[in-house]
Amino acid sequence: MEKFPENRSEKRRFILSKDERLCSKKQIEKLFTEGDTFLVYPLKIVYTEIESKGLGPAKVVFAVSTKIFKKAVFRNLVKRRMREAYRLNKQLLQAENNPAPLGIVFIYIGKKILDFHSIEKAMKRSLALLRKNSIPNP
RNA sequence: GCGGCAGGUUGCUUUAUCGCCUCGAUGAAAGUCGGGGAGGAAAGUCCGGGCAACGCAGGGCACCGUGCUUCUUAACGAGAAGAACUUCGAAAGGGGUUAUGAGCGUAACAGAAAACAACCACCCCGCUGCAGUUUGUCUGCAGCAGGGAACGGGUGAAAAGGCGGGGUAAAAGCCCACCGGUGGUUGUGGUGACACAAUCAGCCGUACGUAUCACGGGUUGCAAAGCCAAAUAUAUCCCGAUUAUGCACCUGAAAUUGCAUAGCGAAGUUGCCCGCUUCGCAACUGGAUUACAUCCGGAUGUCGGGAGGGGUAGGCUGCAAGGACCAAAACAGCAAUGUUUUGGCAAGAUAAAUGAUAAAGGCCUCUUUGAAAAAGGGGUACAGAACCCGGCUUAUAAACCUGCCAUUUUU
RNA sequence: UGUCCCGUGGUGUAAUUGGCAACACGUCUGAUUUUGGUUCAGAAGAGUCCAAGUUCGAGCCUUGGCGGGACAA
Repeated sequence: MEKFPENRSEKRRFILSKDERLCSKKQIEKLFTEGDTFLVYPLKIVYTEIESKGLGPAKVVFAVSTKIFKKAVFRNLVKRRMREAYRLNKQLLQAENNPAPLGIVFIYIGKKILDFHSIEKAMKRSLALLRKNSIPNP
């Protein structure tokens, strides 16, 4: 039942404030035109390096298409689950000698609403892949 | 008890761990502490307002919307209480329609005909032919011409008031009785739509559209609108100023003023416009030349404002707590609602917060069992603020309250 | 968020003020051809996005849903 026994002392570890989210329309457009993509079902990830003075290792966007979920309630639910999954696992992305921050877009592609645990599993896998890809890339 | 009808209300709770947005206090900062954080529909965007920008003397036409009555309301196409007709239901009740009717248009197919009229059949008068014989101004049949009437004619969604009698050559509201419907007048009741009664009239169709009448509507919407920052290129058009050249006038030291010019046509370039390129013509000007012609060369702008085009996609105000606000009680009213008193008011994001995970409980339902208890399974909806209000419409697991109708049992 | 438009065979379009849902391409079958294409002949394939209403009768008129699209500092 004790999910985070060793991290309890470091409180800042699970914070995800507005500074770590990508809000500029310009930067998002740049990300979609220049970024690399890969797929970890049910997520599609688009990422690239960005210029930022932020604190965290990356700036993130969570996206769910209107074409997949018509109702706003279900879109919000999926986005909240994705955000929680990133918030609890973003330390996986924190490499030692990797100062250049990333801009990442997580796009939900699945046709059904999955529960939190399967989304978290996909998130962990995609974060590991992101770390592997970003280190050799200059 | 069971089934139904109408109206209204609520629409899961608690704990643990990790978080998100915002306001206040404190602090140099990191942070810490405290307060607050979705709905009855936040939805659809179908109506009506507030608010903002632009426009606007006033009026009319056009266009759009609404259309029984009275009332409510800031306003409405909304609501309340009613009226007439119609329809569904056994009932309680539910749904629909209703401004005007003078004129004009349409009513497929079928049918004689879709409302003017004509046709078939019917009846009358006249003429011609044939037949009959009680030999007559006769009867019957056929044809031609003229008239009568709209009673009959398999249809159709709809057929010219219904039924009976009189009447006639044959018929017909042509006339009469009863009934239905329309319109006028009078009386009674009602604020009114209208209802009831009496009397008179003429014999009377339907649906939709057009038309007419009354009332309302300026247009666009918070991505409105204003400010700051950042960024870009003024193609083209219009207006004003200025400049260059020439001429005229004035001055003769310099300045000033007025007029003209700063184009036109053809072809090509993506169908068109602009622009661009090429060619031709006209005109200004410098030089060569005695002069015309000719030859060589140059210029056909600049600035400001508007339209338009281009760039930016960041922040602040609008915008977050007092207004057509909500709740309760009293009074007025059948009711919608109004008045007074008392109490209460803090969601404010902007790639868009209001949560995620785990557990426990509540409620409903199914199975096991004779029943209860217990155990196990399933369900716990619709749905997420985006400038703000009033309605309407649509979606909604389950529960509760009030009134009424029908039925069964008991007293 | 606001404003506006559209929905007809597989695809693209018609349907005159309400009256038998039409055309082209495509598909299928047959003929021609050694075979395929071309060409010719024939056939199938919709009930007009859904549900109510008005009407004797709705693709068309009215209302409410559903789906798709466009525009805007």
